[in-house]
Amino acid sequence: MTSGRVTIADVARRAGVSTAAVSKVVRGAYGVSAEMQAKVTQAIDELGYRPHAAARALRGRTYTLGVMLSDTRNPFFPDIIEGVTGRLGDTEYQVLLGPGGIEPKTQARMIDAMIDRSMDGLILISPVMTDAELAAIATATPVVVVGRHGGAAAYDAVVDDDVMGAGLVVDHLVGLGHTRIAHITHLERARAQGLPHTVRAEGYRQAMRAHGLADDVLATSFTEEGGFEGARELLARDDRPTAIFAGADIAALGVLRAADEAGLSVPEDLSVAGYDNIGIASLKRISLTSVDQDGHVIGATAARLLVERIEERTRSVTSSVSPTLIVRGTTGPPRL
Amino acid sequence: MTSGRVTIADVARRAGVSTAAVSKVVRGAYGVSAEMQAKVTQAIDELGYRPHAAARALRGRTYTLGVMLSDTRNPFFPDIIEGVTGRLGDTEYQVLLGPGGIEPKTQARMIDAMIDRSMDGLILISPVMTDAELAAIATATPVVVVGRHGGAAAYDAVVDDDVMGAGLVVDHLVGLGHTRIAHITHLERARAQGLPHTVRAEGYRQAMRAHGLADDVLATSFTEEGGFEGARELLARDDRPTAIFAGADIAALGVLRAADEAGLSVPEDLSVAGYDNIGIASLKRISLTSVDQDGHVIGATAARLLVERIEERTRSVTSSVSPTLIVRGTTGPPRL
DNA sequence: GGTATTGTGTAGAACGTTCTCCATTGTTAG
DNA sequence: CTAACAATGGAGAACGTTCTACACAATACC
Repeated sequence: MTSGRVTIADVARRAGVSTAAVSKVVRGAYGVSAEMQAKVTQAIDELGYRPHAAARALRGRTYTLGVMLSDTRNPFFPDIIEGVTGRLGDTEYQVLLGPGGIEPKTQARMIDAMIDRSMDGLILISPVMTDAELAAIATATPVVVVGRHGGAAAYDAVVDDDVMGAGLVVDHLVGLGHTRIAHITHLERARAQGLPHTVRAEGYRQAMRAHGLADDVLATSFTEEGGFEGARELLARDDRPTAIFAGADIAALGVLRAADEAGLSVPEDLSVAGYDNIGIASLKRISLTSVDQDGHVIGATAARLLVERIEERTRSVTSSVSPTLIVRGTTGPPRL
Repeated sequence: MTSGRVTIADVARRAGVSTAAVSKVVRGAYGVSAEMQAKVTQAIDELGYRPHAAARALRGRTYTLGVMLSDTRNPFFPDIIEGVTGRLGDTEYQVLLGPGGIEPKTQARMIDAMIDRSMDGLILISPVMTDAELAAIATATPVVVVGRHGGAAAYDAVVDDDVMGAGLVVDHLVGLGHTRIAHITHLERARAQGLPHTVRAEGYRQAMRAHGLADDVLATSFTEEGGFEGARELLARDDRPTAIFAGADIAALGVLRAADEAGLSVPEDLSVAGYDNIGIASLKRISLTSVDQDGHVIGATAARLLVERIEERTRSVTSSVSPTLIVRGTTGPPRL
């Protein structure tokens, strides 16, 4: 019950001091003697006092950071969360997640809700909205955006270096002797730019060019079905590719199914690589070569930037996290 | 900026009424004329007023519900969230998720944090703590517990009927002609009881007994490796089972790998079934027969119970959600 | 025509903090 | 010895709501 809650006044009474003094001790503010510190701390422990966040919010901080999730099914979202909470574990901050859904409207509603609850700062994961809207939010509260390339005027950003990730895959495949390497990407109906799949496709093109090879991009969708359809089309060609690089693991799984059905053995007849290194990629039965984003580092970095910005920093920062290639059983030299 | 925030006083000034009147309109309280309603609503729209949740919290509701997640990697947790938010989509309530981690200590800290932020009610997903602790929390704030069988004195509960789910699998396998059906469960070092895997194992035993068959339970762990090891042991026996029912899909994937390595074809030589119906179970390349919990319904039910309890109800309710069997390619008649 | 009753609006005290002064010490400098 | 100053503690006004109590008017009842 709220009525039974221990308040700062209870502590003050117990310790025989003013509420202002207790507040100072709680906040670690300047102007507290060692004796006062001891008295108050003891009273707090005895009563089991915990500051009431809502009351705090009316004047100062809430020590609450919000993470807006665009898609709870995103396979590496748990890693990001772990990175964030891990980084914040020994601080006073608490993390709350807001399921924003995939629609711009619901995401905006969630962000408003978080601001209304006076969170001290926001981490937005792959938010779908215009840069202008983002900037407007960022002027109202400290913001770190994760997973959007490009414009970071009023806010900080953490991105995976998708160009590099795509390059790692191409380099790996070329190193194995492949020359006909196709890429399956996601078809987006306009809207936001700087989205990961676009950047991955661009990275793929750049890397192919660097090796003097012709690129071959097919846009379907980042679903198992999308990977399947894309692969079926690619494998039906006369000079079918010897390797397919899917821009997402889930699509790569579809590619594997298409290979199965076409009677092609992996990796002898066809090498397959994905992106994201989702959990099941490591299952021995799948063993998919993939690019790992290290959500841990991404989350931890986002948390660090946000706290920095809340507490001091004013100019904005963009941090790029380098992915790593995890080579597994689905890639190998092409059969000659 | 907080300083730039539109407050109830701004609205009152604009509409030429008192703040109390505006408050009534906002809350939809009794005692407001149509004219007042219109004036205030217009002022709210013009100014873009949104109530400040923290200020509200000091007196009344925050219209915030907290969902404590024990494990963000839990495969059907996104479904539960969707169920919860879907149910609450057209109400005033907002849902925030609290990553509690798997340790009792971190979970307790998260729950405290949610209470400190004066959430109106809490949904706890598979909380790891004693019934006494749970009861203590439930007296402080309305609580709905998801995924724990048994004791529901001070709080409401939503559970999957795991006994029924296990029965569905056994019935299905027996119907196909299997008689030697083994079950792989999770080995827990004491602690909480009424956990899903225990109940599933019990449901399996009951069902086998009902069919007059001997049960055969092996406890490893609910991991890919656990499923693999368990299956290897089971398949090495003289009278090896013709079907293995793993208590979780992730373990079933390990069983499939063991079958591969033993050169057994599925389902001809070995039928495999899992539980949870995780996303990849439906991939054609896996096509795992599994029990689906319908996280949607579980989440929606939890949300409904919580709101009911916040707004009126006092006696506690336990709701059991019936699972369904999804038959796919990994189960079939045993080879004679 | 007086008394209930109902409907509508407002005043103002909470709610639990933070934080800006201000008061009181004790210490140091001259 | 006094003025200046640092260190410490406290008073009390915010912060933006809700909600109880009350005022007033209009209507209904006898």
